[in-house]
Amino acid sequence: MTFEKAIRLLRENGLKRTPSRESILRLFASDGRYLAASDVRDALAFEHPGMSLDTIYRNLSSFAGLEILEETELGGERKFRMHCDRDGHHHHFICMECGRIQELDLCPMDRVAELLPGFTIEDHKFEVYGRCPDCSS
Amino acid sequence: MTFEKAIRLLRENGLKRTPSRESILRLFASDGRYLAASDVRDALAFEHPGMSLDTIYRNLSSFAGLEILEETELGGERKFRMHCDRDGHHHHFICMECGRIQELDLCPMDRVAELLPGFTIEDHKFEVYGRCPDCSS
DNA sequence: AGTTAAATCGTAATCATTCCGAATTGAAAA
DNA sequence: TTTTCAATTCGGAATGATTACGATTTAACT
Repeated sequence: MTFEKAIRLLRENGLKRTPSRESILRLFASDGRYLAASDVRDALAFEHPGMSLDTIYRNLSSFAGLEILEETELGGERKFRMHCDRDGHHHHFICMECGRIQELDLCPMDRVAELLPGFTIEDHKFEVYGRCPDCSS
Repeated sequence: MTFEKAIRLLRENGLKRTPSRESILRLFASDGRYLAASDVRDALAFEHPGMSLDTIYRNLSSFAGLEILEETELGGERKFRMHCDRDGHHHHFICMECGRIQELDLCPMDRVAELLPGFTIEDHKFEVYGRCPDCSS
Protein backbone atom coordinates (compact mmCIF):
# COMPACT_ATOMS: atom_id res chain seq x y z
CA MET A 1 0.00 0.00 0.00
CA THR A 2 1.41 3.35 -1.06
CA PHE A 3 0.52 6.87 0.00
CA GLU A 4 -1.02 7.55 -3.39
CA LYS A 5 -3.17 4.43 -3.32
CA ALA A 6 -4.37 5.30 0.15
CA ILE A 7 -5.35 8.79 -0.97
CA ARG A 8 -7.23 7.25 -3.88
CA LEU A 9 -9.09 4.93 -1.52
CA LEU A 10 -10.08 7.91 0.60
CA ARG A 11 -11.58 9.70 -2.38
CA GLU A 12 -13.33 6.58 -3.67
CA ASN A 13 -15.01 6.23 -0.30
CA GLY A 14 -16.04 9.84 0.04
CA LEU A 15 -13.56 10.75 2.73
CA LYS A 16 -11.98 14.18 2.55
CA ARG A 17 -8.30 14.76 1.97
CA THR A 18 -7.12 16.72 5.00
CA PRO A 19 -3.66 17.70 6.24
CA SER A 20 -4.08 15.42 9.26
CA ARG A 21 -4.83 12.43 7.09
CA GLU A 22 -1.97 13.19 4.73
CA SER A 23 0.49 13.42 7.60
CA ILE A 24 -0.69 10.20 9.17
CA LEU A 25 -0.62 8.29 5.89
CA ARG A 26 2.82 9.60 4.98
CA LEU A 27 4.09 8.46 8.36
CA PHE A 28 2.80 4.92 7.87
CA ALA A 29 4.11 4.85 4.30
CA SER A 30 7.60 5.58 5.62
CA ASP A 31 7.57 3.27 8.66
CA GLY A 32 6.72 -0.40 8.28
CA ARG A 33 6.39 -1.05 12.00
CA TYR A 34 3.27 -1.25 14.10
CA LEU A 35 2.55 2.17 15.64
CA ALA A 36 0.22 3.11 18.49
CA ALA A 37 -1.83 6.30 18.52
CA SER A 38 0.69 7.90 20.87
CA ASP A 39 3.51 6.97 18.48
CA VAL A 40 1.69 8.83 15.72
CA ARG A 41 1.20 11.88 17.91
CA ASP A 42 4.89 11.91 18.87
CA ALA A 43 6.13 11.34 15.32
CA LEU A 44 4.01 14.22 14.04
CA ALA A 45 4.71 16.54 16.97
CA PHE A 46 6.89 18.82 14.84
CA GLU A 47 5.11 18.60 11.50
CA HIS A 48 1.66 18.90 13.02
CA PRO A 49 1.78 19.94 16.69
CA GLY A 50 -1.40 19.61 18.68
CA MET A 51 -3.11 17.08 16.47
CA SER A 52 -5.97 15.86 18.65
CA LEU A 53 -5.87 12.28 19.85
CA ASP A 54 -9.48 12.08 18.79
CA THR A 55 -8.40 12.88 15.26
CA ILE A 56 -5.68 10.24 15.37
CA TYR A 57 -7.86 7.47 16.77
CA ARG A 58 -10.75 8.29 14.45
CA ASN A 59 -8.55 8.24 11.38
CA LEU A 60 -6.67 5.11 12.37
CA SER A 61 -10.02 3.35 12.72
CA SER A 62 -11.22 4.71 9.38
CA PHE A 63 -8.04 3.62 7.63
CA ALA A 64 -8.27 0.17 9.16
CA GLY A 65 -11.87 -0.06 7.95
CA LEU A 66 -10.71 0.72 4.40
CA GLU A 67 -7.91 -1.82 4.78
CA ILE A 68 -5.34 0.89 4.27
CA LEU A 69 -3.90 -0.12 7.64
CA GLU A 70 -3.75 -3.46 9.43
CA GLU A 71 -4.45 -3.56 13.12
CA THR A 72 -3.27 -5.71 16.02
CA GLU A 73 -3.04 -5.60 19.80
CA LEU A 74 0.44 -5.57 21.33
CA GLY A 75 1.13 -5.06 25.01
CA GLY A 76 -2.37 -3.83 25.72
CA GLU A 77 -2.26 -1.22 22.97
CA ARG A 78 -4.02 -1.03 19.61
CA LYS A 79 -1.33 -0.80 16.96
CA PHE A 80 -1.45 -0.14 13.24
CA ARG A 81 0.78 -0.49 10.21
CA MET A 82 0.45 -0.02 6.47
CA HIS A 83 -1.39 -2.91 4.90
CA CYS A 84 0.83 -5.28 2.95
CA ASP A 85 0.96 -4.85 -0.81
CA ARG A 86 1.51 -8.41 -1.89
CA ASP A 87 -1.65 -10.43 -2.29
CA GLY A 88 -2.22 -13.74 -0.61
CA HIS A 89 -3.18 -14.17 2.99
CA HIS A 90 -0.22 -14.42 5.34
CA HIS A 91 1.01 -13.58 8.83
CA HIS A 92 3.90 -11.79 10.51
CA PHE A 93 6.91 -12.18 12.70
CA ILE A 94 7.31 -9.10 14.92
CA CYS A 95 10.66 -8.16 16.46
CA MET A 96 10.06 -7.12 20.05
CA GLU A 97 13.29 -5.13 20.06
CA CYS A 98 13.09 -2.90 16.98
CA GLY A 99 9.60 -3.59 15.69
CA ARG A 100 10.76 -5.03 12.40
CA ILE A 101 8.15 -7.06 10.54
CA GLN A 102 8.90 -10.24 8.59
CA GLU A 103 6.16 -11.73 6.46
CA LEU A 104 5.41 -15.41 6.95
CA ASP A 105 4.11 -17.31 3.94
CA LEU A 106 2.12 -19.62 6.11
CA CYS A 107 -1.38 -19.84 7.47
CA PRO A 108 -2.59 -22.69 9.63
CA MET A 109 -6.27 -22.16 8.86
CA ASP A 110 -6.50 -24.61 5.98
CA ARG A 111 -6.07 -27.47 8.42
CA VAL A 112 -8.28 -25.94 11.10
CA ALA A 113 -11.67 -26.18 9.40
CA GLU A 114 -11.65 -29.95 9.34
CA LEU A 115 -10.84 -30.02 13.05
CA LEU A 116 -13.95 -27.98 13.86
CA PRO A 117 -16.97 -29.58 12.17
CA GLY A 118 -20.15 -27.66 12.93
CA PHE A 119 -18.26 -24.57 14.05
CA THR A 120 -18.49 -21.26 12.23
CA ILE A 121 -15.03 -19.76 11.84
CA GLU A 122 -15.12 -15.98 11.62
CA ASP A 123 -11.59 -14.83 12.35
CA HIS A 124 -8.19 -15.89 13.57
CA LYS A 125 -4.94 -14.43 14.83
CA PHE A 126 -1.48 -15.82 14.28
CA GLU A 127 1.61 -13.85 15.19
CA VAL A 128 5.19 -14.83 16.01
CA TYR A 129 7.26 -12.72 18.39
CA GLY A 130 10.99 -12.60 19.04
CA ARG A 131 14.17 -10.91 17.85
CA CYS A 132 15.22 -10.31 14.30
CA PRO A 133 18.79 -11.26 13.24
CA ASP A 134 20.06 -7.70 13.87
CA CYS A 135 18.65 -7.73 17.41
CA SER A 136 19.70 -11.33 18.19
CA SER A 137 23.25 -10.36 19.20
CA MET B 1 -5.75 -27.98 36.31
CA THR B 2 -7.89 -28.65 39.36
CA PHE B 3 -8.57 -26.52 42.41
CA GLU B 4 -6.53 -28.89 44.56
CA LYS B 5 -3.54 -28.81 42.24
CA ALA B 6 -3.68 -25.01 42.15
CA ILE B 7 -3.71 -24.85 45.96
CA ARG B 8 -0.71 -27.19 46.02
CA LEU B 9 1.15 -24.94 43.57
CA LEU B 10 0.44 -21.96 45.80
CA ARG B 11 1.95 -23.71 48.82
CA GLU B 12 4.96 -24.99 46.85
CA ASN B 13 5.70 -21.42 45.82
CA GLY B 14 5.30 -19.85 49.23
CA LEU B 15 2.02 -18.10 48.52
CA LYS B 16 -0.56 -18.01 51.29
CA ARG B 17 -3.90 -19.75 51.12
CA THR B 18 -6.43 -16.95 51.56
CA PRO B 19 -10.23 -16.82 51.18
CA SER B 20 -9.85 -14.48 48.20
CA ARG B 21 -7.57 -16.89 46.39
CA GLU B 22 -9.76 -19.86 47.16
CA SER B 23 -12.84 -18.08 45.82
CA ILE B 24 -11.08 -17.01 42.64
CA LEU B 25 -9.61 -20.44 41.99
CA ARG B 26 -12.92 -22.20 42.65
CA LEU B 27 -14.56 -19.88 40.15
CA PHE B 28 -12.05 -20.70 37.42
CA ALA B 29 -12.27 -24.41 38.24
CA SER B 30 -16.01 -24.27 37.60
CA ASP B 31 -15.98 -22.09 34.47
CA GLY B 32 -13.83 -23.02 31.49
CA ARG B 33 -14.28 -19.70 29.70
CA TYR B 34 -11.97 -16.73 29.60
CA LEU B 35 -12.91 -14.26 32.35
CA ALA B 36 -11.89 -10.63 32.83
CA ALA B 37 -11.15 -9.10 36.21
CA SER B 38 -14.59 -7.50 36.24
CA ASP B 39 -16.18 -10.89 35.51
CA VAL B 40 -14.45 -12.27 38.58
CA ARG B 41 -15.64 -9.40 40.72
CA ASP B 42 -19.25 -9.84 39.52
CA ALA B 43 -19.22 -13.62 39.87
CA LEU B 44 -17.97 -13.34 43.45
CA ALA B 45 -20.19 -10.38 44.40
CA PHE B 46 -22.39 -12.56 46.63
CA GLU B 47 -19.81 -14.98 48.00
CA HIS B 48 -17.21 -12.32 48.61
CA PRO B 49 -18.67 -8.79 48.31
CA GLY B 50 -16.22 -5.94 48.12
CA MET B 51 -13.20 -7.90 47.01
CA SER B 52 -10.77 -5.22 45.90
CA LEU B 53 -9.93 -5.02 42.21
CA ASP B 54 -6.33 -4.74 43.31
CA THR B 55 -6.65 -8.14 44.94
CA ILE B 56 -8.23 -9.62 41.83
CA TYR B 57 -5.67 -8.25 39.37
CA ARG B 58 -2.73 -9.12 41.62
CA ASN B 59 -3.89 -12.69 42.07
CA LEU B 60 -4.77 -13.21 38.43
CA SER B 61 -1.24 -12.13 37.53
CA SER B 62 0.28 -14.39 40.19
CA PHE B 63 -1.77 -17.36 39.02
CA ALA B 64 -0.76 -16.73 35.42
CA GLY B 65 2.88 -16.60 36.52
CA LEU B 66 2.51 -20.02 38.14
CA GLU B 67 0.76 -21.30 35.01
CA ILE B 68 -2.37 -22.02 37.01
CA LEU B 69 -4.20 -19.73 34.60
CA GLU B 70 -3.65 -19.00 30.93
CA GLU B 71 -3.95 -15.44 29.76
CA THR B 72 -5.02 -13.76 26.55
CA GLU B 73 -6.29 -10.43 25.30
CA LEU B 74 -9.81 -10.29 23.90
CA GLY B 75 -11.58 -7.10 22.94
CA GLY B 76 -9.03 -4.92 24.67
CA GLU B 77 -9.32 -6.78 27.98
CA ARG B 78 -6.91 -9.14 29.74
CA LYS B 79 -8.73 -12.41 30.18
CA PHE B 80 -7.88 -15.58 32.07
CA ARG B 81 -8.97 -19.17 32.21
CA MET B 82 -7.85 -22.31 34.04
CA HIS B 83 -4.76 -23.79 32.39
CA CYS B 84 -5.44 -26.91 30.36
CA ASP B 85 -4.74 -30.23 32.02
CA ARG B 86 -3.73 -32.28 29.02
CA ASP B 87 -0.09 -32.09 28.12
CA GLY B 88 1.12 -31.18 24.69
CA HIS B 89 1.21 -27.69 23.31
CA HIS B 90 -1.97 -26.66 21.55
CA HIS B 91 -4.26 -23.73 20.79
CA HIS B 92 -7.91 -22.79 21.12
CA PHE B 93 -11.06 -21.97 19.25
CA ILE B 94 -13.06 -19.35 21.17
CA CYS B 95 -16.81 -18.91 20.65
CA MET B 96 -17.55 -15.20 20.51
CA GLU B 97 -21.15 -15.83 21.50
CA CYS B 98 -20.96 -18.01 24.61
CA GLY B 99 -17.24 -18.11 25.32
CA ARG B 100 -16.95 -21.85 24.85
CA ILE B 101 -13.41 -23.10 24.30
CA GLN B 102 -12.48 -25.91 21.93
CA GLU B 103 -8.94 -27.23 21.98
CA LEU B 104 -7.11 -27.43 18.66
CA ASP B 105 -4.51 -30.17 18.34
CA LEU B 106 -2.46 -28.08 15.98
CA CYS B 107 0.42 -25.67 16.21
CA PRO B 108 1.96 -23.98 13.18
CA MET B 109 5.27 -23.28 14.88
CA ASP B 110 7.06 -26.41 13.71
CA ARG B 111 7.06 -25.07 10.17
CA VAL B 112 7.86 -21.49 11.19
CA ALA B 113 11.41 -21.93 12.46
CA GLU B 114 12.74 -22.90 9.06
CA LEU B 115 11.09 -19.84 7.50
CA LEU B 116 12.98 -17.52 9.88
CA PRO B 117 16.70 -18.41 9.77
CA GLY B 118 18.69 -16.13 12.05
CA PHE B 119 15.63 -15.01 13.97
CA THR B 120 15.14 -15.76 17.67
CA ILE B 121 11.59 -16.94 18.26
CA GLU B 122 10.40 -16.17 21.76
CA ASP B 123 6.64 -16.46 21.66
CA HIS B 124 3.63 -16.82 19.44
CA LYS B 125 -0.13 -16.46 19.49
CA PHE B 126 -2.64 -18.49 17.51
CA GLU B 127 -6.34 -18.25 18.24
CA VAL B 128 -9.43 -19.02 16.16
CA TYR B 129 -12.64 -17.07 16.71
CA GLY B 130 -16.21 -17.78 15.66
CA ARG B 131 -19.36 -19.56 16.79
CA CYS B 132 -19.61 -23.01 18.29
CA PRO B 133 -22.23 -25.45 16.90
CA ASP B 134 -24.77 -24.45 19.55
CA CYS B 135 -24.39 -20.78 18.69
CA SER B 136 -24.27 -21.30 14.89
CA SER B 137 -28.08 -21.41 14.54
C1' DA C 1 -0.13 -16.98 71.86
C1' DG C 2 3.39 -13.88 69.52
C1' DT C 3 5.78 -12.43 65.43
C1' DT C 4 6.26 -11.09 60.81
C1' DA C 5 6.03 -10.83 56.11
C1' DA C 6 2.40 -11.38 52.92
C1' DA C 7 -2.11 -10.18 51.52
C1' DT C 8 -6.10 -7.32 51.44
C1' DC C 9 -8.83 -3.13 51.41
C1' DG C 10 -10.32 1.27 49.72
C1' DT C 11 -9.14 4.85 47.28
C1' DA C 12 -6.51 7.52 44.26
C1' DA C 13 -3.65 7.70 40.21
C1' DT C 14 -2.53 6.37 35.58
C1' DC C 15 -3.04 5.13 30.86
C1' DA C 16 -5.46 4.23 26.56
C1' DT C 17 -9.48 5.27 24.33
C1' DT C 18 -13.92 7.51 23.37
C1' DC C 19 -17.23 11.16 23.59
C1' DC C 20 -18.97 15.83 22.79
C1' DG C 21 -19.97 20.59 21.60
C1' DA C 22 -17.96 24.33 19.25
C1' DA C 23 -15.18 25.91 15.56
C1' DT C 24 -13.01 25.01 11.18
C1' DT C 25 -12.53 23.43 6.53
C1' DG C 26 -12.64 20.53 2.04
C1' DA C 27 -15.13 20.11 -1.87
C1' DA C 28 -19.24 20.41 -4.45
C1' DA C 29 -22.67 23.66 -6.23
C1' DA C 30 -24.08 28.27 -7.54
C1' DT D 1 -14.91 32.96 -7.09
C1' DT D 2 -18.15 32.86 -3.55
C1' DT D 3 -21.54 30.21 -1.05
C1' DT D 4 -22.92 26.37 1.31
C1' DC D 5 -22.93 22.39 4.24
C1' DA D 6 -21.66 18.17 5.89
C1' DA D 7 -17.35 16.26 7.22
C1' DT D 8 -13.49 17.03 10.01
C1' DT D 9 -10.83 18.79 13.68
C1' DC D 10 -9.90 20.64 18.19
C1' DG D 11 -9.55 20.58 23.12
C1' DG D 12 -11.06 19.05 27.00
C1' DA D 13 -13.92 16.11 29.62
C1' DA D 14 -15.63 11.35 30.39
C1' DT D 15 -14.97 6.50 30.44
C1' DG D 16 -13.05 2.00 31.40
C1' DA D 17 -9.31 -0.99 32.47
C1' DT D 18 -5.38 -1.41 35.18
C1' DT D 19 -1.90 -0.17 38.65
C1' DA D 20 -0.10 2.16 42.81
C1' DC D 21 -0.10 3.00 47.65
C1' DG D 22 -0.61 3.65 52.68
C1' DA D 23 -3.11 1.58 56.34
C1' DT D 24 -4.96 -2.51 58.17
C1' DT D 25 -5.61 -7.40 58.53
C1' DT D 26 -4.21 -12.16 58.39
C1' DA D 27 -1.89 -16.78 57.28
C1' DA D 28 1.69 -19.45 58.71
C1' DC D 29 5.65 -19.97 61.37
C1' DT D 30 8.02 -20.26 66.04
